[in-house]
Amino acid sequence: MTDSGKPTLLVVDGHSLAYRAFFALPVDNFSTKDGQHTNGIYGFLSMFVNLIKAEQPTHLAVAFDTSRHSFRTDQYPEYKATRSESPAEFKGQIPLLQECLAAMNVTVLTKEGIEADDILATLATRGAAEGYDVLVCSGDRDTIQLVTDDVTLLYPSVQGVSQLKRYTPDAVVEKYGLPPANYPDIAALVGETSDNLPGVPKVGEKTAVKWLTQWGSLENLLANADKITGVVGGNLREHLDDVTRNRSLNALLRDVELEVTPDDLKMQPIDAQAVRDIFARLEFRTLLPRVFEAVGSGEPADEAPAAVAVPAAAELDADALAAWAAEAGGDVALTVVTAAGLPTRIGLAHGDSPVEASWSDEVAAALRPWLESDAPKVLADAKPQFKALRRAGIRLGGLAFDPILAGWLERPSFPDKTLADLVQRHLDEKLPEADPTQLVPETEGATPGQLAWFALRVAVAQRAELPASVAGVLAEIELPTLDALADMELAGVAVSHEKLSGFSAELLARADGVAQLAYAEIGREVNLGSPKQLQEVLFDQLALPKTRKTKTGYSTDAAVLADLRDSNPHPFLDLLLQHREATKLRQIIESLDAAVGAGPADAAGDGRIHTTYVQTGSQTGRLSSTDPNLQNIPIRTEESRRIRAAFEVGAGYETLLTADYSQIEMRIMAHLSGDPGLVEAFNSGEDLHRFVGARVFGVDPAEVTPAMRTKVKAMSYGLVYGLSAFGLSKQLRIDQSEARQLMTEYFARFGAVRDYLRTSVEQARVDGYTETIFGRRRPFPDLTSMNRVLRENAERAALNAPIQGSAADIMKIALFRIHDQLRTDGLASRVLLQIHDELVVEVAPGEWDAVERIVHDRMGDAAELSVPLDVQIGRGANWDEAGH
DNA sequence: TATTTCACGTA
DNA sequence: CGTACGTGAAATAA
Repeated sequence: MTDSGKPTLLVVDGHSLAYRAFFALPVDNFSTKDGQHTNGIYGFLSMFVNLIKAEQPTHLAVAFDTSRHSFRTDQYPEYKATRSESPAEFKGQIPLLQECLAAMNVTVLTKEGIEADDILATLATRGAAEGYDVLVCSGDRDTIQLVTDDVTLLYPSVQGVSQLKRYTPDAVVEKYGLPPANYPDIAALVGETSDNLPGVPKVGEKTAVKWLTQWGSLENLLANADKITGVVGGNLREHLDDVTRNRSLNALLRDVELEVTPDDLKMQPIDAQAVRDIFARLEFRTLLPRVFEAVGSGEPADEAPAAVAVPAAAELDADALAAWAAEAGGDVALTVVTAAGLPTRIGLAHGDSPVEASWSDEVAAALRPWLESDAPKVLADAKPQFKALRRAGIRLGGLAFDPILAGWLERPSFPDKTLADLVQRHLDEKLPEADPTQLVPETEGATPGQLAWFALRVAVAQRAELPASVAGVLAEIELPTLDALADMELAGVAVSHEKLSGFSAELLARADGVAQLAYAEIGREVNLGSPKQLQEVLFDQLALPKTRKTKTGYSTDAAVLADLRDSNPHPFLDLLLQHREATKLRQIIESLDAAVGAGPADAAGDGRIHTTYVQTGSQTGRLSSTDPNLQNIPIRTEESRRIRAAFEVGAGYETLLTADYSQIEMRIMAHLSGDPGLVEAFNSGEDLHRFVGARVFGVDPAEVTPAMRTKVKAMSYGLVYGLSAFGLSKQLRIDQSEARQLMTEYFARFGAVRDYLRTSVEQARVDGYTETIFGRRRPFPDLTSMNRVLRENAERAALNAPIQGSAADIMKIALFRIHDQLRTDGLASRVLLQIHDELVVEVAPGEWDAVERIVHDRMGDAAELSVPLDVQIGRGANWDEAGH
C-alpha cells in the first residue's frame, strides 16, 4: 500500500530479467553439485525479493514468454531473428524459476503467441484504470510507453540487475525529451538492433526527438517527410515503411485476454515448505532468510483457515478401543506415539471417526488380538512404531500400506520425510503441528487419532495414483522387508569392546609415531588431517607438481598421493598415507565402540550395536544404514579385517553365518541383455572373468593371465556404472587407446550387452523413468536436459538404476523370506545385517544345517533369471572368520 | 554454532 | 570423464 492509500500492483517480466541476471552472474559460482546452472534463477530471485521488500506491493504477478514465436513474428518473420539462440546453460533455468515462484505462491502468467511485455502492458493498463499504483519491472525498453502518473517503470541499469532505475513520466521526459507515450515513436525511427528492427540510417535518439518535437507527432512527421532536408531526410523517405512497421510492432498490446484480473493477483502467503524444498534442490542457502524476511515465512499462525475441519478423536477405554477396532472393516490407520522406544499413546482412524487412548497394559491386552491379526493397517513410518510395539510384546500384523514408503517409491529422488509433507502434497492441507520450541505451544499438534486420520486419507490419495507396478513393489517387497528390518534393528549385532579398544590404542600410537616422522621430514608440525595445510606442504614447501583441482584448491586424496609418489618419491608422502590409514581405521573403531551398548536410548547396555536401516535411503531401492553405518565396515586390507573380527556371535548363539551373492549385478546384466555369451559364462560354471577374458583375448580359459583377468574384470564392473574409455584407462593405468581397444573387443564378443545398455537409456529417455525387473521405478527428468553435464550424469545413473535396483529387489525378497521362514520353522536363529549383497545371520545352537539350507535356498530362488543366482556361505565365530 | 568440503569406508 | 550410500574432521559462514 502506498502513501496514497491505493493498492500497489507489481508486474514483472520474468524472462528478460532472469536473462540479464544470467549474464550478470558467473555461471561457475552458481551451479548445483550435479551440474544444474542456477545463476539466472538466483539473480532474478535476489532482485525480486529486494523489490518486494522495497516496494511492498499488495498485488503481484510475473509474466514469461512462451517461446520465440509470437504474433509479431507472424507479422514480420525477421522480428528478433538475429537474436542468437539463448545459451544452453540458461534454458533449463526458466522452468525451475517458475517452480520457485509457484512455491512462493506468486502468480506466473504466460500466453501462447503473446510476449511477456504485452501481458505487463495489459495488466498495467487495467490496474491503473482500476485504481492501482502500478509498478512495471522489465528489461525491455519498449515498456517505457507504459509509464503514466499511475504506472512507474523499474528498469535494470547496466551496472547490475539489482540497481533499478525508476521511470516516472518526468524521468522519461528528462532522459528522452518527450513524454512516455512518444517513446515508441522515437524507437520506431531509431530502430532496435536487438529485435532486428532496422530504423532510419543515421537517425539516433537526438534526431528523432528533434523531429518529433518539431512536427508534433509521428504521423505528421511522416506526412511531411519530403520537407526534411539533407541526407537524413532522404534516408527517412526511403525507410518510411520500416518506421511504420517498427511503430506497429513496438506498440504493446493492452487488451490481451487473461484469465486473471489485477484483483486476483493479491499477494498470497508463501508455501514455506515448498520454498525450502526447491531452494534445497537448487542449493540456495542465503536466499531463504531473505525471502522469508521480504514476504514472511508464510507459516500462518495468523490466518491459515483450516481448509478441512479435523475431526476430534474420541478418547476410548481399552475395551471400547478393542471393540471399535474389531468392528472397523477395511483399512484402519494406526499411529503409535512413542517415547524412549516404547508406546505412550495410540490412535486409530477409519472413515471420519478417529479414536485414541493412552498406552497401558489394559489397552495392550485388549487390542493385542487385533494388532496381531491380519486386519489391514496403514501406518506412516511404520518401522519405529513396529519396534515400539515389539518392545511392548506385540508383533504387529497386517501392515497394508505405509505412506512414507509409498511416497518414496513414487519419488525416490526427493522423498517426503514426514506425514506433514505428504499431507501437503497429496491433500493440499496443513497437518497441525505443535511448535517444539515453545514450552506451551500456541498451536496444538494433531493427536494420535488425528494423525491416523490424516495418514489414511493420504494413503487413499496415493493408492489412486500409484502405478500398478509400483504398488506391487510396495506390497510384495517393501512392506514385508520392513518387518524384517525392524527385527534386525532390535536384534543388533554383538561387538567386542575389548578387541576394538585394544586395536584403537595400537593405531593411535602408530599414528602418533608416523606423524612425528612426517614432521621431521618437513621440519615443522602441521595438522595432517587438514587438506588445506597439506596443500601448503606438498605444493609450496615441497614444490611437488600440482594435482587434480578441487573446488578450493588441489586434491590430496589417496589416489593422487599414490600417483605423486610414483613420479616424485618423497618419504613424506608415504608417511602421510600411513597416517591417513591409521587415523581412518581408528576413527571407524572409535565410532563403533561408542555405538556398542550406547546406541539409541532404547537399546542401551546390551553390548550390541543397533544400526538403523533407512528404507527410503537410496534412489535405486537399496537400503542405507545409519547410526552407525554398518554397510561400510572395512574389509580390503588385512589390518582392517581386525575390525570385522570384533563383530562376534552373541551370547546364546553358536556361530555367525554370512551369505553373499556372487556377481549379482553382472548376472542381472546377463539376464536383462540376454547376451548369449554372458549367459553361457554363468551357466558354464567357469570363473566369470576367466571366461570373459578368454573370449575377449581369443585364448583358452586356461591361458588367461592375471593381467588379462584384471582388465576384463574392471571392464565388466565398469559397464554397470557407465564407465568410459577415459575412466577405464585411468583405473587400469593404461593408455586411452588401449582402453578403447579393450572396450571394442569386449563389445565385439558381448554385443547384446552394449545393445541393452543403449536401448535401456533410450527407453528411459522416452518414458522418463527406468524400471527394475520387479517394477520399481526411478524418474530421470534430466535425460532430456539441454545441459550436457546434467544429461550425461543422468544417462550413467539411468544405465545403472535397473541393475543396482533389481539386485536390491532380489536381496530384499530373499531377506524377508529368510526372516519369515526362520520364524515359521520355529528357529531361534536370526538375520542381523544386510550389506547390499550379503547377509549376516546369527545361528542358534544346533540350527546350522537348517539355517544354511534356508538361507542358501531362499537367496538362490528369490528371482527366476536366465542365469543361476550363486550364493556363497561362510561360517565363523566372528564376521571376519565367517566372511570369505 | 551451523553448514559445507574433503576424504574415505562399503557394495 | 564410474553407480549407490554415511561419517568425521577441518574449513567456512553466520
